[in-house]
Amino acid sequence: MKYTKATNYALHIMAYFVKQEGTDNLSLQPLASHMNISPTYLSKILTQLVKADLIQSTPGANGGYSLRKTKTEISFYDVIQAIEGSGALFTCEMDENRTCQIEKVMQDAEAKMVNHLKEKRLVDVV
Amino acid sequence: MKYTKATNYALHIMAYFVKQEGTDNLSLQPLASHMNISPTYLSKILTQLVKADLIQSTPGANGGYSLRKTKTEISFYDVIQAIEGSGALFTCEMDENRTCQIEKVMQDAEAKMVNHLKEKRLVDVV
DNA sequence: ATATTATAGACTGCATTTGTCTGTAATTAT
DNA sequence: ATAATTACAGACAAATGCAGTCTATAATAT
Ligand code: SF4
Ligand code: SF4
Repeated sequence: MKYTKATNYALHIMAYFVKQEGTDNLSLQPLASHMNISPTYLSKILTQLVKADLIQSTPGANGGYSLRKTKTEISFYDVIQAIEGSGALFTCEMDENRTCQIEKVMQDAEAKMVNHLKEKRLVDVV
Repeated sequence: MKYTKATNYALHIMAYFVKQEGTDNLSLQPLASHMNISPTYLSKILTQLVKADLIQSTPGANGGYSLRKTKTEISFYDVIQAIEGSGALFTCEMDENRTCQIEKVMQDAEAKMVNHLKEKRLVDVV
């Protein structure tokens, strides 16, 4: 079990947006060379961030991407969830037995990690 | 990012050992039918638990597996680490910049989850 | 209209996970 | 000693998910 590389990229991308807040739209090509990844792959990550409402996109000349929320609102968890989804890390079939203690311990543990990630904002690290 | 099925199996297997503590060796075939997985696959999981010193194995007639530690010593994390290994969930190359804040937030978050898993023991849920 | 931007989706290659199969080593029972 | 019983090791294959590319389409500005 590991976080995906896409999550790593997304955190760095969003940190960069936070750092550049207030400037013009950032378009794909410059972003890609700054991050050292291919434009098409970066595009897919950015689109996920758009769908999660963390950034907004505008097509056409002088278009690009920019922050949607104010920078102090964006937590680590917002970014991670946009890429990894929101399913629990540990799930078990056979949901008959809803008094399951194993699942509860695992999900309580995950919740502690998630709470920390919700508290920390990108603006704390730029 | 998800916990593997092997981890799920391992937790249930170890919980079963804790429940049966003090009885004779449990051998592969009965364990496999109790858990509803194939003996050969189960064998690989059990071998990992042996290598992590959570259970011990004895070959030959009347052999099998049994707990190595006393049941109150075994934490969730012991079992998970035996299967998933001990690497960090989030790592980043370019280790030049050792004042990295992103990595720190991620690893602090993981530590909170790990601490919870170290506190909770299997004996708490049987 | 044309150039510029993002978006969608098919597609490939790769790594990991899940699982099977076969043979070998160690121990006990006869 | 021999045979039966058990775990262990490693090769193998199938399935899944991740990483990345490519091409075509849609939307906007000039
Ligand atoms: S006890 Fe919980 S984790 Fe185990 S099989 Fe039942 S629901 Fe799943
Ligand atoms: S800032 Fe941290 S996470 Fe980002 S590239 Fe540097 S070391 Fe890696």
